Amino acid sequence: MPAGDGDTIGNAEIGDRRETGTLGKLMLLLDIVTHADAPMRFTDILAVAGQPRGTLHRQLSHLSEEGLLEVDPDGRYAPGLRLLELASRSWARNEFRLIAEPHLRSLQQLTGETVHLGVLRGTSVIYLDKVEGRQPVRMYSQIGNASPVYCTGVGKAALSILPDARVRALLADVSFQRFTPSTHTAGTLLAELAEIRRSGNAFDREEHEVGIRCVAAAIHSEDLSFVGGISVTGPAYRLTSERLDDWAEPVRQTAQSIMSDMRIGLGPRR
Amino acid sequence: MPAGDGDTIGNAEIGDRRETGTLGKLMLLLDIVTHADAPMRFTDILAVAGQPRGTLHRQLSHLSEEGLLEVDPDGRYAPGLRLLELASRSWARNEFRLIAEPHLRSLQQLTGETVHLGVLRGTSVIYLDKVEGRQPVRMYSQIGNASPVYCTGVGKAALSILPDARVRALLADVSFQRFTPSTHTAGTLLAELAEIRRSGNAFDREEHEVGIRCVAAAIHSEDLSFVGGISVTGPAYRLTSERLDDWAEPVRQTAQSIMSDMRIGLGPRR
DNA sequence: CCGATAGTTCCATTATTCAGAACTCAATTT
DNA sequence: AAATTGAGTTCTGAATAATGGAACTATCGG
Repeated sequence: MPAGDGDTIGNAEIGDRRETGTLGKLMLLLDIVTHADAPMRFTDILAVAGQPRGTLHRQLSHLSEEGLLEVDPDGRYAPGLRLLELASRSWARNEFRLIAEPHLRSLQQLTGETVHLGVLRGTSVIYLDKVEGRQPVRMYSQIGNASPVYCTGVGKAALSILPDARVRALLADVSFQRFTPSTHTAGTLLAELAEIRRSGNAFDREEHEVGIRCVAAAIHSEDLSFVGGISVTGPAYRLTSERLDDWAEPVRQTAQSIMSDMRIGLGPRR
Repeated sequence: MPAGDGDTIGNAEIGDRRETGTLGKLMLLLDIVTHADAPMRFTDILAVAGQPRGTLHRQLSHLSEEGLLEVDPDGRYAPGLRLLELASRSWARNEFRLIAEPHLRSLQQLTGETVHLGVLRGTSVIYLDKVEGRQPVRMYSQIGNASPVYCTGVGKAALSILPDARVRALLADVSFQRFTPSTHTAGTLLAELAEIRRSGNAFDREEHEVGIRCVAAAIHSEDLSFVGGISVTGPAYRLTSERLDDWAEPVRQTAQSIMSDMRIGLGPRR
């Protein structure tokens, strides 16, 4: 039995054969290796990749030569540093992040809790930035992380601004996993989205992780090419219901400010 | 004139034609787009990529479809979120980082300054981790950043443990850029490496950035498949010469501890 | 020393990619 | 409004690189 949970790999990735030729096959390999929780040996990859040995060997060689994978002396494959390098540049220059950053900071100042910026991608939320309080910061701890839409404040806020048809289409591809007793199912989620639309705030009351709550609001471009949100997150004992309610307004306000900056920064074409 | 400084792109990347077929060409495009300081239009990329239009169009489509690039409504290409996602997973599971982390923390505690973990890749140092002090200072993602070998503590420490022939070969590919009055040139660097080898510590006295100093020590696996270092970095007014000397020993010690953990964690094959 | 497991190289076949041109669409110019 | 330019997209036979099967070479355990 190979290392890594080979079948948790690509909830959405696997199955839909993309039209990306050679690249698609290589990306699948990258996904396999980055999802594994330990470096994989050639044979381990062979077992899940569904490619002939010769082919796989060449593909892995190319990926390694480009630094996307790293081969240790025992011939085990791990994700390569080139990925970090590319991501670091892409993060540092991300327009949305740059625009949102000062606003996230002031929201952090106001609340004293951790503030997140996330964006909807496919059926996941990807965190683009994070501003923490005083504690020593674990940098990538959250940034770049893909989390489920249906049980995160940012995810639900993002869904709330999509037209109903698109929400349904999107949720069809999601397998609802029960993380805590309060985690949503397909049915309860749709009901809550209506509520979020009205109030302008999404809450996560220990739906993803026990003991963690948050209040969020959506951020989106007019044409919905960008759909995401921001949230204030913290431990349940500090984020009481009253607290969450108190912060609902400032979170909405901050989201508004970011959106208006986005229109200035990105709106006027060129 | 296209956006971005198209010729600063790949000091080391451009020129050496790698044997990675299709992948190599696609990676070149990724490099172009991630290095640009603003999203690039099709034509901008066309100008620097040296590919026929039809070809380039398909390549960019594939990259976008895979989420490695993102196309905004105006048809401009920016690095995609998929990169963050891949990097985040790869970072979270990186063996060296995981092993080093607790040691970096205690070194940070001891010194109160920022501690870095970096690794040598080609002619650059890539930062793998960073532990900061209490300041609400930006966690400004140093992580994943590629910095020159010849003017960073970690870089010089790393070079110091390589055999002289390899150092020379490596430096041949480096174009020494003068960042500050103290930045090394090819000649002075080799001399310093000898000194570093003896003492076990590398220093950066405002060679990369005015006002920033650091003391570093090398970390490497026995077979040199991993070559990097750690450093304590801070503002010159706090990191006086005496301070740097005081911390030289603990930095060496920490490097030692990490190396011995690496042997336990990675040494016994399988 | 043998058999087995793991990884690598080879090469005819086949599928992708290539390069150039033709085409569409929108914004400018005349 | 018609013509022109610029930007991006689609199409096609020809060129190239990827494929898959098999043969080859370690390396390991007994």
